[in-house]
Amino acid sequence: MNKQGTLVALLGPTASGKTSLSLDLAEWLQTEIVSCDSRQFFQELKIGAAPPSAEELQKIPHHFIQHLSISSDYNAGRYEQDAIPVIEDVIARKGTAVLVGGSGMYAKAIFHGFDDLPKATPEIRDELIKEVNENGLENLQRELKKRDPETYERIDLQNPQRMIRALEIIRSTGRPYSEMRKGEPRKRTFGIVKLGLELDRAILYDRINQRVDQMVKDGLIEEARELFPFREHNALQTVGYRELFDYFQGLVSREEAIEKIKKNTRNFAKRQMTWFKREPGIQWFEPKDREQIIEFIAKRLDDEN
RNA sequence: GGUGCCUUAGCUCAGUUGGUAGAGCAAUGGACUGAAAAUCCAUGUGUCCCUGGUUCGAUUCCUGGAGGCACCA
Repeated sequence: MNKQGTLVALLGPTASGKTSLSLDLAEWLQTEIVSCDSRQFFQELKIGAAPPSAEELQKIPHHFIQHLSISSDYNAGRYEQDAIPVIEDVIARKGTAVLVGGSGMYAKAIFHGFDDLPKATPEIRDELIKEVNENGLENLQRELKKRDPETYERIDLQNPQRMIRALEIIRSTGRPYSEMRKGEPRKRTFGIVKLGLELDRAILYDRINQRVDQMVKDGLIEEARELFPFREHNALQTVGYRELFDYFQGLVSREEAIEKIKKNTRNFAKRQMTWFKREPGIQWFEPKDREQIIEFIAKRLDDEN
């Protein structure tokens, strides 16, 4: 293998107890935490994204927590480019690093890596969005079928974001997307141990509901109200904020908005699990089984040496 | 205590002129290589309150019972 060290990756749906466990793991391993949570990146989302507390951040060094503003455009590809060097640096200094988060595609970016694709210009994307809004997807489907039959067969033609993504690559390069998409896993300099947190669905949903109530008590509504002017930013296309923006606009009552946050968070947790179930090599644990988790990691670290 | 109405999916309810049933919401499964807490696709889960009767056949009609609501006492 000849790996330089090990990344201990902790995955799990929202409200499964990742943050608390990650702190224990980082303390035990005497190392640092790299976040893999696409919403905890944003410094303005202090309540709704449930980032670690100030005390927790002080106790263990964290990377990619609240380092971006909601006005910045970010994506999983940039995360891969940014996070891999940081992970390598932590591992070089500490021997291990802890990756923790619930963003399936961002985790995939670390585990598997993305192909290098040319950057598409924002103008092309805006143009495509406009076309979809005005004429629907049919024209884009026709264009994709003609210019890249392979991608046309592969992707979900009903999904506007997929269609726009494929065509922005094709239009900006003049070449088929499929030609550039090799799908070869990136070679990493470190080994990876993947841990998943799994809870009985009813218990997880109960925790989600309670946590939303707690967020409201902690001032989620006030936080969202301050961010309301920026609601068009991608970072605010986020459960817990969108529903409140509807409330501020008089579309739903306060109570309805809170119920919708709970429901959408439950649905989100389910989609997260769909990602993780597909990811190969995850060892699953219940959050309470800390001793077993630590035992498992210790054994795996032994095996790698 | 009396009278009337109600009881069907997890919830709110529709419906079957008698041939074992369907909407909304909730829920479930899935896709996903640069928007991903986004976006998209698929899926109906049921002692039709219980009991006896009529009937070839009852969730539907009739008897009795249970529970709920309203009004009257």
